This record gives sequence, C-alpha cells and structure tokens, in this order.
Amino acid sequence: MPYMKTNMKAENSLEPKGIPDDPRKRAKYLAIIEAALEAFSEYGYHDCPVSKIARKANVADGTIYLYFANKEEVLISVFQEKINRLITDIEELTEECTNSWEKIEVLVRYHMSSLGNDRVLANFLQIQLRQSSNNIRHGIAIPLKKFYFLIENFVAEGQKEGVIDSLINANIARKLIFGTIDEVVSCWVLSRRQYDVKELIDDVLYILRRALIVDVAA
Amino acid sequence: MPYMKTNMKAENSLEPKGIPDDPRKRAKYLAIIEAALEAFSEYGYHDCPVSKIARKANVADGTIYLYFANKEEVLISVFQEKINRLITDIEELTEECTNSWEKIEVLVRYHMSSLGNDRVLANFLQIQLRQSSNNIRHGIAIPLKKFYFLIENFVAEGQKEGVIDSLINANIARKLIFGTIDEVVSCWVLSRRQYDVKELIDDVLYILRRALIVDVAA
Amino acid sequence: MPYMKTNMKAENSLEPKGIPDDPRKRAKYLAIIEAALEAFSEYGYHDCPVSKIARKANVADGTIYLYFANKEEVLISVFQEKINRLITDIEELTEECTNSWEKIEVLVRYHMSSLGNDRVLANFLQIQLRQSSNNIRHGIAIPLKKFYFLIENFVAEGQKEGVIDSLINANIARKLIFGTIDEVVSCWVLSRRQYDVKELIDDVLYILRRALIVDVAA
Amino acid sequence: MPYMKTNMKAENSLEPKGIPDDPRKRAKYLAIIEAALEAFSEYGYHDCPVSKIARKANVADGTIYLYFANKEEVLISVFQEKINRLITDIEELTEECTNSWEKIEVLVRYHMSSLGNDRVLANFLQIQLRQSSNNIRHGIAIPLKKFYFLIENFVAEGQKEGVIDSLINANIARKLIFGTIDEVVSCWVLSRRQYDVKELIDDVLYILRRALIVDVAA
DNA sequence: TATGAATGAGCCTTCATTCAT
DNA sequence: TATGAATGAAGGCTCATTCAT
Repeated sequence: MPYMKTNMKAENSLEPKGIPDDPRKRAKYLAIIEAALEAFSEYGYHDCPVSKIARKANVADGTIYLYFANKEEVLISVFQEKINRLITDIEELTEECTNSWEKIEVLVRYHMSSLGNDRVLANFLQIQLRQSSNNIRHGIAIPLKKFYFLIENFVAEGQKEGVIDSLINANIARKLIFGTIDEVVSCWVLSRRQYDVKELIDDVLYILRRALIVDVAA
Repeated sequence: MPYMKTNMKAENSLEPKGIPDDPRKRAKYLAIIEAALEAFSEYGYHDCPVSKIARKANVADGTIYLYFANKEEVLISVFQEKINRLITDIEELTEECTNSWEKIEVLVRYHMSSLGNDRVLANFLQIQLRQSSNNIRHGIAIPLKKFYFLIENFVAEGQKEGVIDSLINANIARKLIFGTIDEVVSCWVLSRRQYDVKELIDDVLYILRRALIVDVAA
Repeated sequence: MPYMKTNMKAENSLEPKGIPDDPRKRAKYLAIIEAALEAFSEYGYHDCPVSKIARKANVADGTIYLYFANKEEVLISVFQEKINRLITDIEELTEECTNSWEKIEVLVRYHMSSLGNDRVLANFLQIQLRQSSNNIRHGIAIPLKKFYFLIENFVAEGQKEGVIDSLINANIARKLIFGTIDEVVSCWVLSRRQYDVKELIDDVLYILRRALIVDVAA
Repeated sequence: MPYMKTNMKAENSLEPKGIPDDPRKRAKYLAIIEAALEAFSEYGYHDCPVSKIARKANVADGTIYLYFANKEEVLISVFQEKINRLITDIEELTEECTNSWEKIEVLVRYHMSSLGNDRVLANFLQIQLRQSSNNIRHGIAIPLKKFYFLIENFVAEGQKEGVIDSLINANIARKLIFGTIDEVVSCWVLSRRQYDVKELIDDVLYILRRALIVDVAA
C-alpha cells in the first residue's frame, strides 16, 4: 500500500529538467516559476511548503515534480530565469553606451530600478535566495557568475579605455559595485520604513564614480 | 521558568534567557555558543539539528533549552556574542587613530582579518546567518545596527574633518563599505579555490580610499 | 502551524476538518475514528501516541493529519461520532413511547446496554474522555449538551404529563439520571470483577422510578 | 557528565513513601500536597510540570522526590489526604444523627458544601483526578472505596431501620447518590456561569429522598 | 499529462527524574 | 536534608516526495 518514499534529497536531481520546449508546457513551467517567486518571497524559502507554490500556480503538488526535480531546483530555476532576464536586458541596454563607465551606470540604474519596482523580486533575490543550502548555491553559481563577469568586464574595459583607474583590482571593483547595490537593496527590502530605493541611485552612482573614474572632476 | 506545553512555539520565550552571571553557567553558555557556531557553519542553520549542537557542546539536547529559549535564540545569541566582540575590539583599536579614514582603515583591516582567520566564523556570519526567518532578523537587528552606526559615524566624522568628501551620502558610504567587505568575504567563504582574503585588504582599501577621501592623491 | 518551523501548534487547525463527503475518504476517516477509539481505550489518551492510532488504522502517522488537525481533534471526533449515533438511536427508539417515563426507561436501557455490550466504547466514554484538557472539553461540549437536553426534555415533558413529580428540579433530575448511569458504568468498566452491567439495569430503573414518578406504587 | 537517567516510570514506586512522622518533614510534605492541589487544579494534571508544584511549595524540584516516589504518587497522596479528611469529618458529623437518612443528608450537605466552598479542591477531585492512568486509579481505589462504603452502609442501615426502601439495591443506591453529587458538582466546576452549588443542595436532597425513603410523604 | 492522497523520516521541544554538591 | 542543573527518551507534527489513478 505504501509508497516507500523517503525524504532524502533526490539523488537524481543531477539531471535538471530544464526549460520545456513545448510552448504549453513552457507556460506551465513559467507559471510555476512565478508562483514560486511569490511564494518564496511571502513565506521564505524554508517556510514555504511546495504545496503553497502549487496552489499559487494553480496546479497540483505533484505537478511541480513533473517540471522540477525537487524544491531546490525550483528555487534555482527562479533565480536563473530572473537573473538571465536581467543580464539580457542589461546587455541590450549597454550596447549603445559610448564608454564603460556609462555601461556601469546603466547597469546600476537598471538593476536598482528593477528591484526597486518589484519588491517581491527584490525580496527573493536579496533575502530568500540566501537561505540556501550548498546544493542551491552550487546551482546558482553559473548564472550568478555570468552577472559577475558582466560587471567585471565593464570595469576591465573601462580600464583599457582609460576611464577607470587601472590600479584598481577589477575583481574587487566588481565586488564593490555588486556589494554596494546588494547592501542598498537589502536594507531597503528589510526596512520597515517605506521609501523609494530608486531615489538612492544617484547617491550610489556618485560614490561609485569617485571610486572608479580616473578623473572624477571631469 | 518555562516549559510550556506541547509543541507550541515557546510562549514565554519572548524573554531571552540572556548570558548567565554564574561563571560556571556562563562557561556552559559559551560552550554552547561555540558549538552552535561550528555546527551551523558545518551543516547550515536549517540543516543543523539541535542535537548536533548539543553533541559538539558535550551536553544533552535538553540542556540547550536551559540556556536558550529555542533554536532561533541560539543563532541570535551566537551572532550577538560575535558581533559585540567585533564592535568592542574595533572601538578599542580605533581609539588611537588620528583621523576618521584611519579608523575606517582599521575597521576594514580588522574585520577582514578576523573573518579571514576564522573561516568558521566567516561562514556563519556571511552565509548561515542569512538563512533567517523574520524572527531571527529581528533578533539580529540591534547589534547589527550598532555595527552599522559605527561605520556610518566614522564616515560622518571624516566629513566633518574634511577628510571624506562631504557630498557623499554617509549612509550610502556605510553601505558601500559594508557591502564591499561583505561581498569580498562571502565570495571567499564560498569559493572552492583556496586563497587568503587578507591579501585582498589593500586592494579593498585602495578602492575605498578612492571612493571616500577628498584628496586621494595626497 | 506547522512543524512550524519548528513545532508550533498548527494555526489553520482552528477549522476542524470535519467528516469528508467523498465516500473513499469517509471510509478512511471512520477507520481512523475506530482505531483511535480502540487505541485510546487501550493506552489511555495521554499514553497513546498518534502512531498507535495510525498503526491500528493501517495508515501512516502523517495520514492522521490529513483527516484531523491534531490529536485532540481525533479524540473530539471519536466522541462526536459515538454520542451522535447514541442520540440518534435514542431519538428513534423513543418516538414510539407513550409517555415520558417510558422514554427515560428506553434511554437508560439503551445507553447501559450499548456500553455494556461494548467495553471499549464504555472505557473510552467513561474514562479516557475525562482525561481532557480545556480544549477537549470545549470540543465535546456541544454534542454532550445535546445529550443532556434530551434527558432533561424527557423529564420536563414527564412533568407536564403529570407522570413525573413537578416539584423536582428537571436539571437536577437530568444530573441524577446521567450521574447514576455514569457511575454505574464507570464502576463496571474499572472493576476487575467480571460482571454484566446490563443485569443492573432493572435495579437502576427501580430507583430512578422511585425518584421521579409521581405515583410509584402505580 | 551524565546522569544516565531515563524517563521510565519508576519501578520502585511500589514502596510509597507515606506521610512522614517527623513534624518538620510532615509540614513540608503537607506543603507539597497543598501546592500540588493548587497546581493540578490550575494547569491540569498532565499539563502541570512537577516544577510548578515545587515552585508553589517553595521547594526545589528534587525535593518533591524526597517525599514522593513520582508525580503519580503526588496526585494519589493529594487525593488520599483530601478524601480521608472528608471521610473523617463525615463520620464525626454523622455520629449524632438519629437515623440513616439523616446521615445521608449530612453527607450530601457536607460534601457539596465542602466542594462548593473550595473550587480548587472541587476542580481537583472532579476533573483533574480523572485524568489518570491505571496506576493512579489503582492508588486511588482504596480510600475511594472507603468513601463508597460509607455511603453504602448508610443505605444498608437505613434499609434495616426501615427508613429506606429495602427493595433498593444498596450498591446502586450508593452509585445514585455519589453519581448525582458528582454530576452536579462537575457541572458546576466546568460551568462558565457563576452560581453557587450549595443552592442546589435542597433540590438534590429532595430527589434523593424520593428515590430512597420509604414513606416520602412523611 | 495531471492529480492529490499517502507516506514516513526527521526534528524541536518538554519534563519526569537523577545526583553531584 | 535540600538543591537545581543536567539528562535524554519520547512524541506531536510537518512536508518533500511518490505513484496509483
């Protein structure tokens, strides 16, 4: 009568199910992603039963497992979906920039606005995502690195262009940029005071400009 | 004192038990704190049963609850213990500084060295602590803010002294400093590559100096 | 709430799950009720782990919680199921009675026989049910009152009919009837001597008749 | 470090510790009894940690175990202490009665008044005491039977005296008397309405008189 | 493909009891 | 004799995951 199930972490999660090609499936896949985003933001990853996601996605609990190997993979997929969109958008927007500092400026503006306009997403990325096991951090690593490289490349390019101080360690610069935005947005998400992060963008850029640009006065 | 009923969340646990005065109790309290630090670092907060902490502390499971209201309070107490020590140390070290930038430098060096020398502590502060519910974040808030203010005050003082650019938003500067260190240390903790974060201190200070100091060239 | 995160008492358990409509579910619901009746009788409510009920019902421990919010609700539901059946039966049986005393007689006979024929049920109703917290007593109150009113109404009717002494306080009469049966059955259940309570029915009725009937001699 | 303790029911509880002779010990013994009475009434037997009793008695938890083998024995001892006092009082009071019905009347009046004046005691005897395991019921049996016999003897005597209907089964009569009082008092204790049970005494006696007395009219 | 009832391992927490002091 | 810190077994409950339908 029994299902002989166990709560062990699925070992077969090695094969992530990935984004379905069939458009009908893809729609449901995305519905689950969105539902999970909301649900994780609302309850927190660890306090969010899979059933909550299913309910928000209007599917049965079991359906989740047709699209994702396990709960962790759902979290990872939400992140991938969101971060990839962010990267793509930024890549697009920065194509027209004339120098690398401008690209960084666009990136900062876009990232902070995106999260500033979408508290649910911000909460997810800044807070819930961190509630992660090693597995999850591993699954997140690749797209996150893509985002890191994006920034780091802007810095390195800027240094070649002579816009950014070439004595700066580009990797540290990336951490400065990312870390600052991260901190600003996290504080905002966690704050009980209601304010608009977007109003902080200029202050952030002012200080980042000082930190990076060769001739700030210019 | 306390046992409360069945499995409901401890009701009277609202009053944290605090650090015992009796030195023998205090020793055990601290032993549990240290054990928890290790255990949380090793397994992650959510994947760390209280029994693991107890074993590491060489006490029975139930003993934990003589010193802490619940598992959350253990996490919070570990944080408080560690962050308070950090704040105290930094306050002491910065007393002798001649200007505020020096204080910031000391803070950055000390913080990065402390974590760089203690991967377990770093893992706890940078990673495990984030796996937090609202309750935990609330419990953490006060000492964390103390740390924030410490930094922010250094910046504000520096502005009065004319060492730090007074056009900078001091709060954003705090987030820049904290966010950068945070990111640098987090990346180090999570990295599989073995390297010494302390070697990054100068690069961090270089860029922070650029970001803050009025006359960087000087 | 969930294991709530930790073990906190279920929040949404405020709404009792009630008897399922789906016949397949209803069968399992009833199976659990019967298993619980047995298990509580055998071990006593407080010494009966939910797992014992599950085993007797041939379901997993967790399944219990698909049908009942918690252990208390299981106890309450067993009671409700049994007392309602008792009330329904008595209402049916007494429909044909010509006067109210007869109704009381039927009630006493039926109640004492029912329990006398079902030691497990008797043990549950007379002994285990009393091991109750305030919550449980509250959950039990409504159907119990229905049973009380049934008796009290018979008395009041009897007084109107002139069969029962109208100087009697009907409420006290109810307590006399109920209390007597209760005591007789409880003593029987707890007695190590083996005897048949049903043989005591006539003696009980003799004394109750004396207590209530206007013209006993008649 | 370890005490190698287990939660098993103490097997050595066979030797109840009994009432101490030494007056100083006796005072503490009684203090614990009174504290337990209160604590059990307040929290309910199963929800009353031994530590609550200790606190109310102004002794350490461990001290309880110098006077009682275990928590069950405390409950039993409270009962014994109280019921013995009740029996003694009633025996004394009834010595002067001229016939057995009068004795029953005294008993009913005294019992109902005692409990009616002491809600804590009533709650203990009527409610908490029932939350009992087999062990407890066993420990309670002997003094309880003494009380039963007291009543039953009054009835039997009354039958010999010709005051009480000799066709009545004296044992059933005892159950009627005890069961009725029990029910009346229990309902009162559990009722949220505030009323005085003592006002019900006459109604109870009226109906008991009807039930028992040969010539009620007289 | 989708469902959702069922599973059962696992964990936080309590508290009766012990015993070193 | 009294203390109360320490013990650790026990149990209610959750929820990720499975699979019969």
